[in-house]
Amino acid sequence: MTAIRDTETIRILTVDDHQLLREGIAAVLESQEDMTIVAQASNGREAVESFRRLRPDVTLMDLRMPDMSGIEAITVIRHEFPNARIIVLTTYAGDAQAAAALKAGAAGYLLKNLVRKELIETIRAVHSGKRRIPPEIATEIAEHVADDELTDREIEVLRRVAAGKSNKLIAAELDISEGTVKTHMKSILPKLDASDRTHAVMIALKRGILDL
Amino acid sequence: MTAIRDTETIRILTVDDHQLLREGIAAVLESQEDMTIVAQASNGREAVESFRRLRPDVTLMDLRMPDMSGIEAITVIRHEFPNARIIVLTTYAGDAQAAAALKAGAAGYLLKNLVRKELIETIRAVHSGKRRIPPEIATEIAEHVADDELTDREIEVLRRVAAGKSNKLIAAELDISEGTVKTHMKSILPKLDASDRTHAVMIALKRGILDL
DNA sequence: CCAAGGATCTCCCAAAAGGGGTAGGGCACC
DNA sequence: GGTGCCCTACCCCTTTTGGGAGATCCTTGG
Repeated sequence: MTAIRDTETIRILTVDDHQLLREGIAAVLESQEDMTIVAQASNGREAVESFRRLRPDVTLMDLRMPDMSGIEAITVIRHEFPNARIIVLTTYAGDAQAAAALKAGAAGYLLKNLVRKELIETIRAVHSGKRRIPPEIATEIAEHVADDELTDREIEVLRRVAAGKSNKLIAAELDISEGTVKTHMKSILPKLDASDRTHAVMIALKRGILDL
Repeated sequence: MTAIRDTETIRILTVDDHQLLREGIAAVLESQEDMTIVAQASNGREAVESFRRLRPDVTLMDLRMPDMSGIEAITVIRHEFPNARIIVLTTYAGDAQAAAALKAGAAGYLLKNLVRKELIETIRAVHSGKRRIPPEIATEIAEHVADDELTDREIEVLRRVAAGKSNKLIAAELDISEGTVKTHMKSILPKLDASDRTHAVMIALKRGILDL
């Protein structure tokens, strides 16, 4: 039995700020003989530290976490270790979030309402170098790839709109003219296919462009 | 050992649409000798059925679920079994949600980012007839008890505002005059302490008065 | 060097939203 | 039989928003 080679065991890092969920993942994975959890982290910063130290074969990463978000953590890890295999495991937060995670280098994107089998199957697939995006998420992302994305400035404006600020106030905060804020709004509305600023904010929330 | 009385074992029902999280709860609770999970449900409807059949001592209930929400399930269960001890276990969804759950009869309100100890301690406390509301949630709720609540009609209007509809369109949909919609808005904004309709929608989302 | 995209600014105009006040009708609770 | 609350409706007026068009400046990338 001691002859089983290490390379046959998938070494896993789990990252989520919900201890209960990590326990659930652990319970599921530890029933698999070829999987072992080598560390757990509860935010992005800890995830990066653990990854550097342990170089897990597969990382399960939530996106919304205090301290450092999953997207940031994925970006840092993949920058240092381009071969890192990372699976996002989160509640759905919109196509923009999912697309950002994949752009940052995630190899899979799972929703937390999955069943054991999907989790295990995806870990094996990603470990062997494949990518795994569930069709419903792929579809959502595909629906918006052709869209014109909001620029950083436009998001900055929209974030303030969501805070209930008038164009005039936003202009003062950003130190630009009110006319320019209006120009940005005139660019934002058609990009999001929104009928007015309130609608634009709602769409941005649903798509994960803004956070609540 | 067979002399230990049944009444010393706390019989628990867990309700959550995330299988992984239920596994986590199970892993934590089954390490406790005096706790046993008698059933699991993945939505409100199943929760009500399971409760009727098994009469668990304590129920752990999520709020957002398909089919029937946790609030509805709590309402139904407590109507049939006024002594049912139910603990809400959810990600924070605003003071309005929490207040609604407590009004429906929940005895505790826990957040999913809790640690094992809190969960176990709360189950024991609630089982023995106590109520347990974490101070940060109690504070949030308390901050708004003095507020004038939105009426059903106002929420109906606000929901449509959130959908990006103009006062005129909302008036047509509700079959009232545009002036009346404006009257409702003039009532909504100060109640939510919002500067405009966009702000009102954001506040309603954060407080759990509206869903995304 | 030129093109493209982004950010900035201006002007004009119509539509929508917000703030003030007033008021009638219906319904439930004392 | 009031009192209070809600929904409804209207008035007037100001501010804000959204739509159309044009134009400059700067940076980035062939």
